[in-house]
Amino acid sequence: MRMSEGVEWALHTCLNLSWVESGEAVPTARLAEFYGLPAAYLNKQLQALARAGILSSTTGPRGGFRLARSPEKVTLLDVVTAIEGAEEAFRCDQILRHGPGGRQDVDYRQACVISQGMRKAELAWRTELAAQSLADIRATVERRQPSAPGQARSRLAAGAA
Amino acid sequence: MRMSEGVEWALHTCLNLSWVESGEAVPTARLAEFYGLPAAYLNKQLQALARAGILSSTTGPRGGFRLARSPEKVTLLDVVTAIEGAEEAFRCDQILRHGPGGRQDVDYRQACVISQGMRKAELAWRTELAAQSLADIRATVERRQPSAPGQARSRLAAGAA
DNA sequence: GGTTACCTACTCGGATAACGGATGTCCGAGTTCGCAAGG
DNA sequence: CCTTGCGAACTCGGACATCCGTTATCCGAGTAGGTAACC
Repeated sequence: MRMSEGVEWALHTCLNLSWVESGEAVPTARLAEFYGLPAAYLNKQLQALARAGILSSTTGPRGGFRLARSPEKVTLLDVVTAIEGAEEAFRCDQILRHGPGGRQDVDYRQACVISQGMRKAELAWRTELAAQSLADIRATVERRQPSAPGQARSRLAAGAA
Repeated sequence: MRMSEGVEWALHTCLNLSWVESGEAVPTARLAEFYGLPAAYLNKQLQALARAGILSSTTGPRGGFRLARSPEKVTLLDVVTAIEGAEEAFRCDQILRHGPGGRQDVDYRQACVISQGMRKAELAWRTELAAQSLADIRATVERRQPSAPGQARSRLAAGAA
């Protein structure tokens, strides 16, 4: 039950993009260089974020990625779901159907007590993720590390080294 | 972030074992037949449960697996951890170390705000899993499906078909 | 009849393949901007 | 000087390899119990 490393990349990249002047797009290459990440693979992750409506992309010169909506409207759950997919971590294959007294017309994902317990825990996880927005994260970082926004802007700006 | 299917098998198997006369061991083959699972692979999962101290195993004739402790003392988290491992789902590779101002002597798994947020959600998940014991599950099942214990006993008993 | 030694069948345990998804890389389609030529 | 057409460079997007972990399988080590021989 290991999460893709792309989740970490995506979260940090979204945070950095939230510090860039709105309306300015940042190409993958510059976002990747920020943390020394492989650009081509990061691009793949950002595509997923774009498909999910979290980022918007522009091709051609002066193109790249930017936040598609305000940081208040982007939660940790949104990003995790965009990268990892929407399906649940616990897979209920409904093995009860193959046990004694198992019925084909019952949805054991709903009826099975074990499945219910696992879903309950997973719901708690999702709820906690949905409660934290990118704006919340950004505010906390700015309080602890006031230099972060400036560093991000200067390193991601159009003319950066 | 997909969980191994072995978790479902392990949970249902532990539940079934909780219905067997204590002191009686059930071999993998009979446990597997209960749901039509591949015996050899189920055996692998049960080995993990035995290593975790949830089950105890006995070799030789009349051998097999049994619960190593009372169902009240076995939580969903115990089983999940035994199968999936103890490491967290969100991998913080500390990419901040490679960013501007990144320091090698800082543990960003603790310091990074994003990592904190993800850990907080994961803690909620673990807390919810730890709150549910095998005894809780069993009690709910027995209330909804009074025939379940008897079915399990008769199908797992030593002389079962 | 009781005891003891052996032998057989049974079970777990770990070592060993096969498959699928995550990881990593590459090139093509489309667009924007700059430039140069013409009016 | 202004307009307009062209070209070149840049960027995303998806198609194509590679690697690692899950899935699946098998055979060997060890044990308990039954059996038969012996006392």
